[in-house]
Amino acid sequence: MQSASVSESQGMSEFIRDENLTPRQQEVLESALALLVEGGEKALTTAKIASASNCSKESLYKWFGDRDGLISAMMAFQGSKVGAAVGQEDLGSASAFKNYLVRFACELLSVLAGDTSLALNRLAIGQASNDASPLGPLLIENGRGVIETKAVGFLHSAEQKNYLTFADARQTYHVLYGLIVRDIHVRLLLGERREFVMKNFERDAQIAIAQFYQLYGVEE
Amino acid sequence: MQSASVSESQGMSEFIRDENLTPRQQEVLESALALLVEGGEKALTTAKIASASNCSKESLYKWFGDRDGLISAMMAFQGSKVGAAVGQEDLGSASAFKNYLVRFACELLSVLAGDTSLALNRLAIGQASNDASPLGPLLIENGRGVIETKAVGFLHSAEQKNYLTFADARQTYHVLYGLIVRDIHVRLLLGERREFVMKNFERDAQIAIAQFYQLYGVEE
DNA sequence: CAAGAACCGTACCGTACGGTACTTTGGGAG
DNA sequence: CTCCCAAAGTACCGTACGGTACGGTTCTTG
Repeated sequence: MQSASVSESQGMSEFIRDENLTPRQQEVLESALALLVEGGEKALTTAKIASASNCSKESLYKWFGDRDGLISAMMAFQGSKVGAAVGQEDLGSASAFKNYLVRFACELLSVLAGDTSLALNRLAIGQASNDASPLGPLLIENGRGVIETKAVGFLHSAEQKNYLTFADARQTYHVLYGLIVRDIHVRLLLGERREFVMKNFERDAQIAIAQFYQLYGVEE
Repeated sequence: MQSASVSESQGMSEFIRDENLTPRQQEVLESALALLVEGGEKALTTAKIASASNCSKESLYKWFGDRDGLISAMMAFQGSKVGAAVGQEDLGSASAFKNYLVRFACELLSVLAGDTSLALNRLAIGQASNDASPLGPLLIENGRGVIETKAVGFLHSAEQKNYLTFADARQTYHVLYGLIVRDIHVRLLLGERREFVMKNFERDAQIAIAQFYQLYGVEE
């Protein structure tokens, strides 16, 4: 479903439909991601990618069309791994669900603070001024979208089980997101040290969920 | 104070101390900013800057050292204008203060969503992988820092006047920031359309402040 | 084994950019 | 008027990158 909406929504290049990636191509994308994490966009040259993955530039262009196509493929490839990262929700009881929310918060922070996530976000943001670039929407769809869809789902379920009370699940999720993430994401993107921004982030997650319940929890 | 801490903290290049900018140099920085807003980092070449501001490349290098020095000067220059942007607080009464908070929220969103702010943040984030780049810290100091300092100040005052109740003003400000900004900033940075992300942002600001009072307001 | 495809490694090409040098212009001081 | 200096404009240099072409090597297929 999600891959279909991606490939149809933005008229993605003719290369790399869905998951038709040979293992060799996945290797290349993996080492390209490592290269990006290591040295940023400046280090992501076709020559370096080819050299790092022991592959010829000609193959790169044959498989991915051009540099932008390769970057798009990197994003889609990384995005395909995100889905499984967020654990299964637990709606068994009110307290179990609250515990799950804390775990969700930690998981969300871990994902956002991950090296690969930060590198890809930096890349997409750096290109966002060019409004012909599909990277921003692609990242929103593959990263944010997957998590948001899932979260809206379990918020809705929790509301029906009377663990929470609110009108609009999507809007409520945005508040939850704000309470958890605050300005942490942007500061990490700007290069602030992880230890400095996120000291004791499990405690912060607990506080955020407590405040979330103060806003949307059912009385007593 | 803030300019002193900037020039001393990061060993900024020997050029452009404080505000020793001739009107001509300010013109150049202004048109460079316009160029950046228009076409992103890719459009910010020394040749284009020189051409757009009718100045020679040689003068650029004489005044700013190199391209990075010029970009740093752009950030400092823009940052020097931010201080006046946030209006004067009103602690006259509890309701007046609450109204001021709503105005503050709108102001904050307007600043973050401004073209120049977005362009500079994109530029700094794009370079943040290079951990020798001073742009991230510079932006944090000049933009975020100024607003945060001011906000922490008036939150502290409000707590002493018993309009609000909390333990740590800085921590409380971060919650306020999260409630107001949520993921709006990052989505704008990624290139999402302003009208799509921020439809009816005055109403959103009011909701955010209401929720903030639900968390930190004094009873009755 | 033979034929062909896929692919690696390298060399190559055009372009665009950062940075420098040089010539010309204009305005201010003596 | 003359000298001087700052700055504009232009030409130039080296480099690095995106993209292409080609010879050699491995792997598959009949």
